[in-house]
Amino acid sequence: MIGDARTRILDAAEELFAGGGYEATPTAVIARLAHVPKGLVFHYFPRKIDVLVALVDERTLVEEDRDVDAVPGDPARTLSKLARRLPLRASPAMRRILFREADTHGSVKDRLGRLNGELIRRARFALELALPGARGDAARLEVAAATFAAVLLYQENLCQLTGHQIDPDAVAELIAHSLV
Amino acid sequence: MIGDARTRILDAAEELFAGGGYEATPTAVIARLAHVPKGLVFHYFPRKIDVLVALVDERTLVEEDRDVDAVPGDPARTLSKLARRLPLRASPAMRRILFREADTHGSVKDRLGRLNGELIRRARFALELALPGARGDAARLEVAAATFAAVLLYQENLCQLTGHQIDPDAVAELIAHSLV
Amino acid sequence: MIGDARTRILDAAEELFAGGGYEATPTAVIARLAHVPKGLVFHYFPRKIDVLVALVDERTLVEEDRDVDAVPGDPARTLSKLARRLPLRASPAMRRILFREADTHGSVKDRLGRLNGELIRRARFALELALPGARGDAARLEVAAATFAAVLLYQENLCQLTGHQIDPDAVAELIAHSLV
Amino acid sequence: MIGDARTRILDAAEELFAGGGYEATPTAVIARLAHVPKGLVFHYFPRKIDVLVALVDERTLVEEDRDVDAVPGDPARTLSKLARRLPLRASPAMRRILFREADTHGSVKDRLGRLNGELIRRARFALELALPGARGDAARLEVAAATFAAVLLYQENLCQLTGHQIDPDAVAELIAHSLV
DNA sequence: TATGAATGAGTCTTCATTCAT
DNA sequence: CATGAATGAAGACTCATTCAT
Repeated sequence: MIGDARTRILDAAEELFAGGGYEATPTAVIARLAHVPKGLVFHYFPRKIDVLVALVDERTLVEEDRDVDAVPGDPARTLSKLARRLPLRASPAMRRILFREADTHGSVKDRLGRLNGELIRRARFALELALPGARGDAARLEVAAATFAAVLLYQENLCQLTGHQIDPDAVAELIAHSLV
Repeated sequence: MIGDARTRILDAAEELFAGGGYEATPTAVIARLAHVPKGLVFHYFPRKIDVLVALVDERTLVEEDRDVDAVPGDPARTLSKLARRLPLRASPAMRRILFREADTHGSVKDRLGRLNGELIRRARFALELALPGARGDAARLEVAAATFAAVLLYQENLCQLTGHQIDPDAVAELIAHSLV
Repeated sequence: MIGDARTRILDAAEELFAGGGYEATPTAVIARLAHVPKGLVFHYFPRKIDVLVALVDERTLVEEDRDVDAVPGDPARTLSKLARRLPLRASPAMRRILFREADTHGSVKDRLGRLNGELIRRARFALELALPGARGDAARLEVAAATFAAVLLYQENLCQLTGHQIDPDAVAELIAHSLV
Repeated sequence: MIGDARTRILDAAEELFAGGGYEATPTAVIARLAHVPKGLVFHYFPRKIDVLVALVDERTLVEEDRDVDAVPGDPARTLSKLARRLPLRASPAMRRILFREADTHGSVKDRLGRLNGELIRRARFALELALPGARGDAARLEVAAATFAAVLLYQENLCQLTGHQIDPDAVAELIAHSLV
């Protein structure tokens, strides 16, 4: 029993939502795993959905203000670094929840949308820095950024469903090659 | 009231599963929308999950045997054609269900995995045809194919969640450019 | 176990609502007394309040179309007859419910309002018949009718709360005396 | 925030009980409206019902000792004065509570019974004063008093439910007329 | 094949009340 | 006195599934 009751409830919910999904997880099971009485869950989270919302609010963070770490002249390595350092502060369980429950509540979908937007923004900015002389071809950079973001999200989500892996470094290489 | 009872049940379920999701759709509501008595649903589909399985079995088809339509010497147009003609025979509602309920039952996930595999296979094959002299770089082709497949699936699924569109033609162009 | 399940549920609810009140009666207790499983109550009455509404709809009737039975020249006996034959078809239990749960749902309040209106209408009409020569003093008749109706409702309701009885015959006499 | 905590709790309860009823008012809501922590409610009133009892005890007073203000020779005006000055010291909200919650607790019912008794007593006494030569007909006076009391209580309670108003002055006139 | 009443386990949620601080 | 976290029994309501007809 680590942490206070509220934290333990969120810990339990994170584990259970990631495992069986939000709908399939009764509040009673959350309470049991958290070692708190059932009523206490509703003391902190009046509705079951509030647990999910709190998880997303408090345990995922899309980093939107940080600078991008580009390697001038080397777009491939620049993208690779991006892939290795997603602007998403969240445990693997929370990442799972973020994708799995995007339909469950608007706040989850919002967070996912922001992650996607931030991914694209960073990829584009990183490419601009890496290719300072990429004169004018903004549209092409945009497509490259969106493609890379799509691949990264695919890795995070669909990949688990389809069973196919993609190596982001290889994709980075590919995209870089297309921009020279 | 179109079709026999079984068909109407599947029609109703397709609409409801796509709209509110499998878990959130009671069998009673399926029966009501299908204009059949509740008991009849269980006559045709002993378990609720059987409705979903039947939908996926009967109303989605991953075309795995067809030839690929490549444009020799023009990988961009080749991929574009692929994007325009996904090897998935399914209504928009069924596509939605396929992605949304991938966690619900193994058969859905399987179907999705096969779609992904087929997408990659086709993209790679199409690229091989389009670039007959692809200088041995099979790995690169593989990455290009996987990337394109990821973008297409992203279009089908995540795109709705994140609100960002990608133009497959532009991605085709980008990938083609990286292969020359 | 008399009657079908739906009837038994209403029988049980009538008894329990009259005894302990609507709020204090759990649906589970209704089911137990009716010898039906809990779920069946909700099969027939999706919400608990629907049980009350059905009771009022089906088991109370304010007779609004019947003729009034007046004794010409004898307003006292005319009112007495009215008191003996309230235009309300309802068991004693339903009468209790009607007054007790007037705040619980609009349909109960409506029914009560109609009873009151019908009582006044009848009393006035009966007095008009009993006193054919009551020249012009319509206002006085109206007050007499309303007063008598108030006493009758008081008998039905407040009387149980306050513990004081009023003899309607004596009130009839009093009112009659005031009209000559 | 007016008054001390206990007073604020009672203020809040008065408002809420009159509005939604005792059963439908959680103690937590009382506490919130009173701007006191939930525990404090139970510090002052160990059981929820004690709040209602305290309200009735402290905020309703049936004046049982006062003299009656009769107009000799004019029973109509005597009753009118009575109607204008009910022997009940209580806010409109408390009056509502008194009738609405008469079933909830014995002390409320008692208070209501005493109000009714006092009303009858006063009406009878006032009529005796107004009609000093009332020719022995004590029974008739009693009926007149009870009728008037019934109308007054009807005004206070049922009237809100049925939507019909009665003018007490007109009833006073009617009753007076029946006594001469 | 068709029907809808019947079943009961399970779910979310409420809330009076307690109690350590 | 004051506080709000803690408790758990109980309530309304859901729903997949069964089954007699």
